[in-house]
Amino acid sequence: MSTAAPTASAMPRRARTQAQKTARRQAILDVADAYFRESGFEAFSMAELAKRAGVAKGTLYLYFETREEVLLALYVELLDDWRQAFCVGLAGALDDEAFVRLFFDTSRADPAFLTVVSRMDSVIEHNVSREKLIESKRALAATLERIFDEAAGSLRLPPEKAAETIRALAFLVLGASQLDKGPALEEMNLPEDVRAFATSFSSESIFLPNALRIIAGIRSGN
Amino acid sequence: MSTAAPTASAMPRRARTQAQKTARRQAILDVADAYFRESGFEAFSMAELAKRAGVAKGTLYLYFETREEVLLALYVELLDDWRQAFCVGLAGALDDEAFVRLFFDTSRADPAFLTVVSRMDSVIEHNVSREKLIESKRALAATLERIFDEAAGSLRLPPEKAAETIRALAFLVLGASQLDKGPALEEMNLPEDVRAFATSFSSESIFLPNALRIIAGIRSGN
DNA sequence: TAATATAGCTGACCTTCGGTCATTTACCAA
DNA sequence: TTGGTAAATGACCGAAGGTCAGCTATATTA
Repeated sequence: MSTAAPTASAMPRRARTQAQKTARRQAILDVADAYFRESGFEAFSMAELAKRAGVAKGTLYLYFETREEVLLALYVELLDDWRQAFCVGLAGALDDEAFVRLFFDTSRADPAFLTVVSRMDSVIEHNVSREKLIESKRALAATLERIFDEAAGSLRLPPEKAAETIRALAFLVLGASQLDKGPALEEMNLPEDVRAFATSFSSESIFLPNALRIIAGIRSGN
Repeated sequence: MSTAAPTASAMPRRARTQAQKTARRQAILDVADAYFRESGFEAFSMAELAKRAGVAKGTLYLYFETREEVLLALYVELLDDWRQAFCVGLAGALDDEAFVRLFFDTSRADPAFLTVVSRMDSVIEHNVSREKLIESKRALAATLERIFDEAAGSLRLPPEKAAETIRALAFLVLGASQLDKGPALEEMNLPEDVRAFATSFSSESIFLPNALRIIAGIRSGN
């Protein structure tokens, strides 16, 4: 549908300066973001992305070495979006329960987020160059650092304890994204016993209490 | 290499009885297991599996509807292997720390285990029939039930508390399998800051203390 | 303004993948 | 010995990620 033309009419057909190249890469990434939300991970195809971005497939490969690199770049953006949403929610003092709830809800709010995060493993291990991997790791580390800071303030914990808390909650929420197939299985009309089994792994019923136990443990100095 | 012939010379070229079909399916699955450990998830190809199993590709599809179904079947087997190893380790009374350590070590002992589990999401959501999904879910539920029982005995917790504990540890260990890219990144010779970032998510340093915090919380009645 | 050089862009093409199905043939029963 | 049945086969298909020789938009120069 929308044939590019994001910012202004200032985009020439060929990106010759570094700034233009950066802008074009970002434009592709914006299209990729929207397309990903529609297609999901497995169905995300480079040919279709090219079509939607209004460029030839080969052009994509001038801006991204592989499909995985596109998804990795998407991941970096999504984590920063997560951070922003989380920090907004942190405004005002929260008790531990509200904190945990916010962490959970923020992760769930953007369906694309957990979809990408839960597949990082397959993405980064294969088919991303060392350089791009390092670059994205640094970006992720920086974003996390900001999250740690905000969390420390809200939780009134020393920085290292706050970082430990966030890392633990990240483990939990990722496990949740793997095992909790609730939403995806809803529509399959499963037998009662199978449904009960799936429900016993609903992330809400596991993430929240255990996240609280972890914070309690950290507060009490293990 | 080894061209089938698992049990005896009793395998005819065509599997006509139900027992023979089951045996052939299992033989393929055994080859798949070995091949998977060599190839990893992404590189696991049906054509290569057929070659190694000594059958035509079409034959695979008489025994498995899709590639994903093969991997799902593999998962069911791997979880039961995990259970066995875990239960062996549970012999004798363990304190909470040893229990957590055993859970962790057992998960790490078989590299194929976390590789498969951490991708179940992508596997089951797409491309497995409702029937096969139900079948495997039931098998997984049964295996987990046995794990719960054993854990309840070792932890001296009521069954429901033990189940809650295992589910929480499962979340943690899965999160770990996602975020802890330590081993995979070892060989990339990363810069120090990136390496430090990766190390901060090493599953050992996060899984163990937080698993203990969770158990402590459960013991104290939340 | 016209000619030239540079490099961004293109899409036909390659390989490989998961999956299908008309055909072949191993096996058993009559 | 001789069908009849169905397990096994592998050529084939569409779609995927990725490549690259050639095309052309643009900046530079005269």
